[in-house]
Amino acid sequence: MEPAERREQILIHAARLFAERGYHSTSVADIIAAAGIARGTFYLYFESKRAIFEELLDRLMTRLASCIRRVDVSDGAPPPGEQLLCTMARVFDVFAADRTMLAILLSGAVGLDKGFDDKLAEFYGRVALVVERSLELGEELGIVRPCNRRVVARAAIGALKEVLATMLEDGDASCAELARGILDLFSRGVLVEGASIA
Amino acid sequence: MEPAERREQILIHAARLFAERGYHSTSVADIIAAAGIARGTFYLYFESKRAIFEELLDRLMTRLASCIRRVDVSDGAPPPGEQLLCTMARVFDVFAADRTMLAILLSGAVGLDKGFDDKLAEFYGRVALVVERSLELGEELGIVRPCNRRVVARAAIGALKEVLATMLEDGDASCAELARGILDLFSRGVLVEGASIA
Amino acid sequence: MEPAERREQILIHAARLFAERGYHSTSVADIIAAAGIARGTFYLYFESKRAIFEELLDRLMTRLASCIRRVDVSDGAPPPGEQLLCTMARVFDVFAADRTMLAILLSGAVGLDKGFDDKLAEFYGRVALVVERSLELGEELGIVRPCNRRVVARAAIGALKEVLATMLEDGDASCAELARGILDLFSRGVLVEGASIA
Amino acid sequence: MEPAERREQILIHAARLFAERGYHSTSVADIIAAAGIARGTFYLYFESKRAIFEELLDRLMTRLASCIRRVDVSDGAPPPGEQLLCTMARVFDVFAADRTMLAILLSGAVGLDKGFDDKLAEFYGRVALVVERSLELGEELGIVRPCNRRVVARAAIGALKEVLATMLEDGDASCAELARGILDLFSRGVLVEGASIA
DNA sequence: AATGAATGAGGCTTCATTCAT
DNA sequence: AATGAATGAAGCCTCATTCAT
Repeated sequence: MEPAERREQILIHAARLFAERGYHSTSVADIIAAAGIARGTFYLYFESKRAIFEELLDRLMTRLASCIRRVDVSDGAPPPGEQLLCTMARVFDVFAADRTMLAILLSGAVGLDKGFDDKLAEFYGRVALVVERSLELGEELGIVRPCNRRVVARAAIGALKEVLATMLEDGDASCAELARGILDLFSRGVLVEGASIA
Repeated sequence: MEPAERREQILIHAARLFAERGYHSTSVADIIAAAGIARGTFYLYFESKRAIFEELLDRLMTRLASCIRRVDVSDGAPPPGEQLLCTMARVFDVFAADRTMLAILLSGAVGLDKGFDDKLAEFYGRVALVVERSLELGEELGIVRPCNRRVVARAAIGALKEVLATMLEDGDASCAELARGILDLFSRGVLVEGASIA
Repeated sequence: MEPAERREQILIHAARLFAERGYHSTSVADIIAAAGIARGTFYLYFESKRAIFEELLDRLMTRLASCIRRVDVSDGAPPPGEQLLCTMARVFDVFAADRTMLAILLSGAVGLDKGFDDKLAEFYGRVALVVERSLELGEELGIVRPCNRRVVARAAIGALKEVLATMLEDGDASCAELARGILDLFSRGVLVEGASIA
Repeated sequence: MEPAERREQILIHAARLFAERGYHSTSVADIIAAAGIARGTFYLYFESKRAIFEELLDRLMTRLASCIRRVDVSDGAPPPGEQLLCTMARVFDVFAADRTMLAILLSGAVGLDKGFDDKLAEFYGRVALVVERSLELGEELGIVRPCNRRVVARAAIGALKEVLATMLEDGDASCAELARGILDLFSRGVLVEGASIA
């Protein structure tokens, strides 16, 4: 088998196992058994168990990062809502295409190492900045009302993560539906216009 | 030292370590070193490393559960928004009082065991149901507009978790401020009245 | 409770536990739980777990030793067969009265320690000598035919031990019956008079 | 080193240690030190300390079982006494060839576990049945006189065990001599023909 | 490129014994 | 005479990693 191919094959099996059982409950023995290779072979392709996990995480973050773009408000661009829906759809698709990764990103990494957690934190931090910047833009354009942008950005990320983690499993809601629900929630809130709860 | 006192002392040190390093990276050796007790003493008070973690988790979930109440809409009750703010304040206080727990609940348990994950999932499921029921009530009262309540409930939980996890650390935002920001977001959304992003 | 009484109480419970589970599977915790005393109290009465076992073994060996007598062939003494039956009956009674001990003597001690095994070996060695001497006597009197007395003595002890260990449990054979069976076997063998198997 | 060879090497060292010190007093550390291997290597070949003991026991029982055959009384078969001597010689040889095993089978297993004791009890039970059946056959042929066959079978096993355990060590008696002594004892008993001890 | 036997640090847990009260 | 909390040595087992073939 070609080296690159073999490498990929190991990655795939490892990803599945990490997602199913978590990082700590997946042993190198499990991975090589699943991949059908010898113990030593694993170390020909990856420096360590940690390294393979790290690579999986990097790939995932890269793919996700490429989904997320600041809203384009130049003339001729699609309406912002549509852009946001598209971004969310892309994110959802990344996970839907490979549920395996979902569990990893949402949970698996934590507690591994300060290094891992920092990496993840930094990633989410960058995403949060993009969101904040978009909100700021919206505000400048008079579309978004003044708000605690940092809170809103984090809330949005958290909402997305939780909905993904808990609802993607159940087949009873389509990705589009979920995306629209979240966007609607963040746009208008849940209150009837004019109503007050205070 | 009194047994109950000693037990508590061990719990406190274990909680701190679990929170700092995660479950897997904390060894019983670490715990007993921190608590200043002998190896055997630990097992006098807890059946296993897993058992002490389980107890910490149980305690936390119990405390949190006691914070969360469905909105009371009977006559004379405080306005719903205020009630929600109070609930959120209580939740924030639980974590603020003991940051240690935060990390555990938000992340640490994952990947330990199917049992643990299920327990946590069930807890969040129960919280989600309370939120959904409150939304339903609001809808009946004409305050809340129709929406996908399951999505909104999960989004709310996710938003809270993420904000807690990332922003409680920074001293630059008070609990009240964060709670108000989230409530506002979920009430009215971020759009200027009348604006549209579609 | 009187010290002597308490000591006895601990011994009884320990004996039962050792017999039921063996030496290694019986912990000091088990003994004190059964005896209803505190940990420290145990060590007021016995130096160690090993010491209590040793005492039980000593008692048993003493009791057994008192059962076994060389055959008396002086005038007016009961016939030798009757004496042997009586000896066996006494031995059986010791065990029947306290099955608890049976398991200990037949098996439990082994593997504890070189010291224990030696003690047991020496005990059986003394019993063997008594038997050998009795056979020698019988030979001198023209009752017993020449034979390898050492082998016969050991065989007799082994036969008794095995029959005790395996058949005393089953209620379907009385002690008297077992004793008679063994004595008959060792007296006449199993062959029909005049038959040959060579 | 070849896996099968290494496995055997570990087994040999373990057998020696178990025989010398008993199961409980032999630690995995002892075994690996004796075998000159690393801790992990042991577990590459055996699931647990218990498992290696179990295998040793199984092997021994299998070898012994293959020694023991019911007496063949068809025409042309060797005389029964000769067959019995052969069986005993085979049994003695198994132990003589590997004294190590003797201690294990005669004693070591006891108190390990209910499972072990049961296994051993069942093995001896099967042997007893073979002996009983042979006695029955002898009776039908008019060679063996009526007797309590169950007692005789157990007595025979016990006699053999004890003689093996205590006399094989001393070099002063050959296997053949011991076997002949026991067979003679069980055939004719110890009494002079016509004598009575009642 | 691949293998798989070997390694050994490190983890969890048990339990006989001691000692302050 | 009694208690029971505390101790810590010792045991079993796992598993990521290495290396000779």
